[in-house]
Amino acid sequence: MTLHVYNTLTKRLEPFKPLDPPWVKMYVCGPTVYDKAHIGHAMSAVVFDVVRRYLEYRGYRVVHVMNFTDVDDKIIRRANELGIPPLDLAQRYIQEWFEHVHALNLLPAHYYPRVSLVIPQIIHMVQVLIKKGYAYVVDGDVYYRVRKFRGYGKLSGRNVDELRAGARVEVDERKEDPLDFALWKAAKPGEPSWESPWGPGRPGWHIECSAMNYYFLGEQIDIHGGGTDLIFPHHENEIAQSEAFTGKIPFARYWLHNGMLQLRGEKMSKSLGNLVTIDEFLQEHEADVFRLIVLSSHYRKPLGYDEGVVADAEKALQRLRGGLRPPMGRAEEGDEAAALEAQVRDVREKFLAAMDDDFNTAGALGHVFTLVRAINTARDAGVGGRPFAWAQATLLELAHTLGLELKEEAAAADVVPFIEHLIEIRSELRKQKQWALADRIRDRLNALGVALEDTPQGTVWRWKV
RNA sequence: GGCGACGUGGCCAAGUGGUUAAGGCAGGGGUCUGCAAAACCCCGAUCGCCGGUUCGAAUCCGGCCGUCGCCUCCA
Repeated sequence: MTLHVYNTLTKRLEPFKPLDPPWVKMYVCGPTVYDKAHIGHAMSAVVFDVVRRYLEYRGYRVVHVMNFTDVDDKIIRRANELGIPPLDLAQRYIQEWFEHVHALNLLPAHYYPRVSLVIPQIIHMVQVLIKKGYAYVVDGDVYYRVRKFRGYGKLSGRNVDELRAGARVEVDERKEDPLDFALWKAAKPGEPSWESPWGPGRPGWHIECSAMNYYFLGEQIDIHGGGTDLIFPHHENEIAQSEAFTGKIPFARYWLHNGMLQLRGEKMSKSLGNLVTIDEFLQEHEADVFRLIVLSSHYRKPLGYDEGVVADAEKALQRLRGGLRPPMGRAEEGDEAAALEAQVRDVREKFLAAMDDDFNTAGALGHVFTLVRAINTARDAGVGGRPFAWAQATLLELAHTLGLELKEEAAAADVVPFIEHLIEIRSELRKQKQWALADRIRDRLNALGVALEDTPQGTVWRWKV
């Protein structure tokens, strides 16, 4: 079985063959850092984190680059409102992003380029594009000559004539063609700017990704990722720039796009004002809960978000963790142990098949739950020892491949002795069959968020979600 | 208006030509338990609608209805 991925460029499932195995060059579009990141950004980050984890699990060595757009209209506007330098504002949110990387258990990218730090490379790329006839200068602006690039529209499935007909953008008369887009914008008063051969100015939005790709990963890359909302025009323009610049086709072999996170049936976005920030989510829930939400549907489909899916994920997480509870017996042989081992093998095989099929995490997760049930059944049957440990190790291994930690929330250490003391007293009461009192302690603790369970091995407790 | 995606049990969600349509959540009934909890077992869908292709379709084709995305900054 080989890994197949859906390629937006060809609109089909293709066997995954990197240019230079085992290396995989992966570039993922990161956020424009002008405000707090929301869970839509987090979804994209988690999706490509899982892609990376699975590739690495399959033996590939991934070089992972994610950019920060720190020079942009919205950043400048926001910074002016706040009366601080634009790059300071950007830096604040970049810092927050790194905190999110940690909190969401994302594998850090190997490089985090930002526009403001690759200006010379961008200028060089624009110069080459001008020299090759793919760009032209107008009053200190530089535009990309879209019609010059054969194949424009191949990613988004549009053709230049349709685009022109549907163009609703205000036409800038200075451009040769309404479709042409800015590679370099002449400085306006009050804006950050850099010196260039065309006068002071700043880069257009699309050129940064082409430049970063080229300077950090080379002429061609294996995987380019981002949200579906970036397909047009951003990624289309990126292809035009990079392929015109290097002359190498294709710029990216596999284009992967994640669907949009939706709140109340609409895309979560700043402009619609229907967003939940990553901080807000993490204040209420664990990172695994969010990841479970993302994993539970296919990454290319829109992901509906509401209190219901969050509550489901909370419970589902508890179930997964339940599979990690210790064995009650120690039988290593017999039908039950053999059945468990067979299940482990079966689940692993199906898990891989699902993930190999364009990262079908929802299907893969279903198999993980099947493993959980197999483990629970075996535990009830008294299986322990090596077969049981192996099953649980497999459960953790597969969960970790998806980026799920499955760690129990650490209890505040200072309350533990009190809880354990109460449990001791209650156990004494139970021995004396003082049920009413014993139940009162249990109910009281339950109300405080501590769940008690009486097992043959004694009473165990855990925090309720 | 153009391009594209999706519509599976109460909710979420896999499955894209052929065994009994995964799995999670919720619900009902059991086992276990002093009672619970957890766990385990059992119960529930013919796959938006209509038509077509086929020995056979949720799965392919066409039409319709509905939802969403892109076409403008956006993960």
